[in-house]
Amino acid sequence: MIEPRPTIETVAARAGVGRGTASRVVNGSSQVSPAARAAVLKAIDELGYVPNRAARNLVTRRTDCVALVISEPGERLFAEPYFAGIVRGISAALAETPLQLWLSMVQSTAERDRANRFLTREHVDGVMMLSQHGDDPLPGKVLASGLPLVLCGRPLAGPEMPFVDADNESGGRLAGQHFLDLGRRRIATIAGPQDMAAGVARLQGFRDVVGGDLVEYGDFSEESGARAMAALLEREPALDAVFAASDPMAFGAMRVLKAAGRRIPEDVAVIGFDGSPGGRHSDPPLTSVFQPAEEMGREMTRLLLTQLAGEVPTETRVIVGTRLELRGSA
Amino acid sequence: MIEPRPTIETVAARAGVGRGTASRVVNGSSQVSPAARAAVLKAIDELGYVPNRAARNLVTRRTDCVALVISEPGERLFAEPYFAGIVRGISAALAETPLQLWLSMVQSTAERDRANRFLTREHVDGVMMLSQHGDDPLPGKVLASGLPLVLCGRPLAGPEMPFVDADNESGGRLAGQHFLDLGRRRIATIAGPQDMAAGVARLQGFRDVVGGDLVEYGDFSEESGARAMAALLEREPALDAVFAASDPMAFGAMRVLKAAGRRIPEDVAVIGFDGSPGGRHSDPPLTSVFQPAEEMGREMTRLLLTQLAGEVPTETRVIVGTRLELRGSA
DNA sequence: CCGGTATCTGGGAGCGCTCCCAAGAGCATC
DNA sequence: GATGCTCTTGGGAGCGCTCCCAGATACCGG
Repeated sequence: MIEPRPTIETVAARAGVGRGTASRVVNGSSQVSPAARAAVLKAIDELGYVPNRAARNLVTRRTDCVALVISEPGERLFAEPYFAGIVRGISAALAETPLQLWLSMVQSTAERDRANRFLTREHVDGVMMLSQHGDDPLPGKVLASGLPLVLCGRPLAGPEMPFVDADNESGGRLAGQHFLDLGRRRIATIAGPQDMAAGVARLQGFRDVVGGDLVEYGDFSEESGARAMAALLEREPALDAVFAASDPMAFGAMRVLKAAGRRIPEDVAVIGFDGSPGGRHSDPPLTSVFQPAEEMGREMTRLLLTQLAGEVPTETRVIVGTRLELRGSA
Repeated sequence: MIEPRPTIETVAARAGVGRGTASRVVNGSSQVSPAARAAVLKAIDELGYVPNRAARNLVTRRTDCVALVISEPGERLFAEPYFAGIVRGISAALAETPLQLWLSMVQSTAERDRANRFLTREHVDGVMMLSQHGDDPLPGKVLASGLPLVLCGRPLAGPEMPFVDADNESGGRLAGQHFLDLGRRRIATIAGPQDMAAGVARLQGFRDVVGGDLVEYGDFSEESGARAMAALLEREPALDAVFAASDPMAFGAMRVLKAAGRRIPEDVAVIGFDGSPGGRHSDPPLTSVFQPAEEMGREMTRLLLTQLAGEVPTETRVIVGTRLELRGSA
């Protein structure tokens, strides 16, 4: 512990070979005789040698680090299990590589500054980004710097960039179809913000099936869901189903519906979007369109790894399926 | 972008000073004349110079990285907003430092191997660890390696290590006292696992106030809460209050109570522990002991930074307060 | 036995930085 | 004007590694 860590030179000396040969063994080159390889491996083991990352990075000009940037002000996104799933997927996928995951939350201005400064080749080999807002300048900057980038969530506008997204449109269709199957007739929706691709696509899919114009807009938050629900009830007191483009909005809507004396699902069926575990304990349990966050994390990693391997990316977008998680509210 | 990044030598040349002086300016040494400093800063700005991290780390023998290790199998811990809050707190606190946050989830064996290999001075300057189980070998290993370490959650046994924890005992007391204030008489508790400090302390505090032996044990999961509740009802059908040592256990308990025809809170008052947002939408909304996760994250960071600064840690434990979040279930 | 080829090896060079030493410059003092 | 400070400066050394080249060795066929 106090004595200095062994260097590759120490290893080479102990194995009775040159520095070059030792390095070759460490890096798995095939140009080494079996005898030399065995000697070096033995020395490595005896000395507990671990390559110095800084020295290696200095010469290879790689960092073996990828960044996961959560560019979302406020606590909304991060608190959701959806996010946790993504991180879990990424972490699992990276476990098989030498890459480390550098986590950067960008909420305050200080953090934004930092991210701007650190998202360079000096610091990371690639970037994965959770940024739902179309006007976020960060993805564009990273792309312009030539750093490999994968987004979570389809960017609404701007230049083409690789992304992984849930099939929001078909998720919306699932919700709509379920209401129709249930025989509901006056079907409303609380759409997400239309400056986010997820908001647009969920509404689009839903309307493909249901049609109609009983739509109010929220910002994915519970409060906005409550407001939208109140407005919808005012417009159409006889509505018998409502699809909210996020679970929190669905919770807000249920609160308002119950306050207005509606029974769920008897009077009004409710479907949310996310499939969050919290929905299992709501009153009633919330039926919701589930998006496979963990799979999305894995796919993001896969896409990034392809780019890092320098392969021409044949695949720049991955859409993962959604499914309806039936609980009690619809 | 194609042209090579400027080095400190480029900067020095452009500023008309020596490499040493340029380095001194970059590192904020005071031993530089105002004229030289200005020239160097100008050159840095014009060239867009960013110090090469690997080269710097190589010579300073620091990495400017700290690890956050989530050593918890399964998805339980990570999915909770409690965790999200901790990460947010850490991230915010680190934003003011040059340190980067390396996130490591240790769930699978592969990930455990990796963590074992990477949690060394070669890779990180310090480690923060979320590991609730007393028998986890990882904290001990890190401590033994001499790497600065801060735990989240008091370690149950083993050598002394710095930690930040919620005041679980007083949280338990808060719950107990609230039941007494409510005039409840037959008060039960679903305690957490007694091989975790949090489980022990929450029970301890609760019993300090309430006494009695109407106790069943769970593992913090919903399913275990349901089982424990069923057992409690069998032992004491007339119970009128129950404190669960985690929100998921409280959810499980409420499910069983409702199935048994008890009204909450009229017949049986329920209090959970965590103050998770999901509790706002349960039926009824769950009264719960809230622990300030974000503050805990900040405190962990602060403790680690003191150690990194090489100061003798006058403070090796921080206990943050809890409070009762009154919703509808008690 | 020789030239040619393939395989393996050692070690110099150099990545970009900080540390540190010695030297120069500037100034006050005697 | 010499002496002794302090403040500032340039650049050599070296961190531990990989890359690469030139040399050594082994092996082949003619």
